Amino acid sequence: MRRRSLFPQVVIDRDTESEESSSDDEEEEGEANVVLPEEETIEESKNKGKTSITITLKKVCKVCKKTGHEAGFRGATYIDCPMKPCFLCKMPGHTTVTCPHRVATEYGVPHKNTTNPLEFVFQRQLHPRVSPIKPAYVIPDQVHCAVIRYHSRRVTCLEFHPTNNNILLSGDKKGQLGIWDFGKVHEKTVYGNIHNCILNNIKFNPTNDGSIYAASSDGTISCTDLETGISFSLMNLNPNGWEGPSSWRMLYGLDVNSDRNVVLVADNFGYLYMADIRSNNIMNKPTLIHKKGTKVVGLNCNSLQPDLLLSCGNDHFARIWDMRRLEAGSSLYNLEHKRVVSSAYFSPLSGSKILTTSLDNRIRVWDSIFGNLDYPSREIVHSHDFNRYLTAFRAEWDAKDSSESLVVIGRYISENYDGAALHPIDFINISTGQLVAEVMDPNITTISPVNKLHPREDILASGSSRSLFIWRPKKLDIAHPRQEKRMVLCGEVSKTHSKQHGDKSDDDSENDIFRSKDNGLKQKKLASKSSSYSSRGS
DNA sequence: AGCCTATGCAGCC
DNA sequence: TGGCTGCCCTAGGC
Repeated sequence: MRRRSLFPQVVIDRDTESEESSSDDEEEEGEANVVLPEEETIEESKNKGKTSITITLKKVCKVCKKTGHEAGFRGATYIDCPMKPCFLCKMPGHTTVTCPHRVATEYGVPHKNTTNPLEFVFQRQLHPRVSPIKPAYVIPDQVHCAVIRYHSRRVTCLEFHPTNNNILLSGDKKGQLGIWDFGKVHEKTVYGNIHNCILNNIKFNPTNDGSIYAASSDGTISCTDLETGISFSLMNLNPNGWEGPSSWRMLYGLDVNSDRNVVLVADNFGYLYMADIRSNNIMNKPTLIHKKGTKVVGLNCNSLQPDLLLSCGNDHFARIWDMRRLEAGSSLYNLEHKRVVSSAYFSPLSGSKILTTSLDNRIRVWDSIFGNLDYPSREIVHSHDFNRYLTAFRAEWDAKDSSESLVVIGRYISENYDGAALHPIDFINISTGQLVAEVMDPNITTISPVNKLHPREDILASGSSRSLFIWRPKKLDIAHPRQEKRMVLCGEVSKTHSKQHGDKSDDDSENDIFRSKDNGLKQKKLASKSSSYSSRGS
């Protein structure tokens, strides 16, 4: 606070008499550690034996510490540091504002409301002569209901119930499991005693849709009965407890192979583990499937060819395996990426395509039929690289799309939407590279890295910070006009186990519910035009 | 209100 | 390899 208020003028009292300095002086010296570029003015005067120095600081770019420019928000538009490579495509020579991969927004193309799918095209097709075809995708573009601050930490994963269309499961950084019946908006449960740190992935038991498996950074796989919340550990990789970070195992990737009745998980040291669903026994020895010592963040079984397994991780590879011959180094293909691969999924219907998300800000499609797996058949530049404090973004297929071309992923960088800096959720046609729709709500000012499309209905579930949102197509919502009752505000959830039915806070108005500490801060950062906010989406 | 800082992060030097 | 640093991040605490 003090530094901000003094900026750009700092007055330093320096003790010239002795080497020893009082605690006050030390504090002031701390202030003087601010970078002092060329143009500071120093003025000294004797005052009670101390030398007083007045320094005028020239503003410095917070990114490169150089003068002459400043990175940061101008209103709701972020201006990059020109000394760095493009924040979006990572190439030198330009910034995000002039990046050819950026969706044109405030620079010419008018923004309409989100009623119709927006028509902005990423200029990034590998085959630019192929004219983009816009299928009649149905985009869930309007918030239908939400649970605000449902989780006590950020949401890490989402999973729809395989048979009950209204049930959404969610996991968070603290290890808690949420069960939300968004059909009866107020029916929500949180189990807090299953895991004690990050719940990385959830999968339903294929033989019993009343129970789920979850992989956690506490090193266990849990099997939980959804009705009772009673769970047992299928696997515990840290039976001796904490013995330091070099030995603590965390489980990330998780999938279930229903043909083989196997649960597969992978850890932060590159190993794959398997457990038999029927006997609950751990099978075989762990197999090194990625570079030793690196995190395996994703596992995915091919739904059509049960012998195929896909993995991805921090060694910058996605790898394809034959389940019949699983041993270190025996992968069928190694899909190379420039940075960490946060997700890799087989296409849901044919299983012949692979969709990967890498921290190099590219979504890649690998086609085993119309291409080879040596190179991706398409690379789409998209902003999803992040720094910290966020769940990793994962591009996911729309299982309802028979053409296997529609994909959803949250966007990291914000866009200036009528003066508000919002982070949309993008729908991308991966066969053309076209941005089919960018979905946002002016009340959601935080990033939405976790997104899941409903396997059977035109519904999108998104997790943003601690909150969950259900999106439906606007035209369908006419039959179900948005009501205040659809928004549920959750306070803190108890640490152990809490069931919440029909909270009293439900009667809050919509605006009150959305208004949070975080929201207030963010809006202040926005441009003054926030009054046009409320006109959007109405 | 404004800081600070956590960061079972990742990257880089 | 280890230690430092970090561009649009978040929540919580002082």
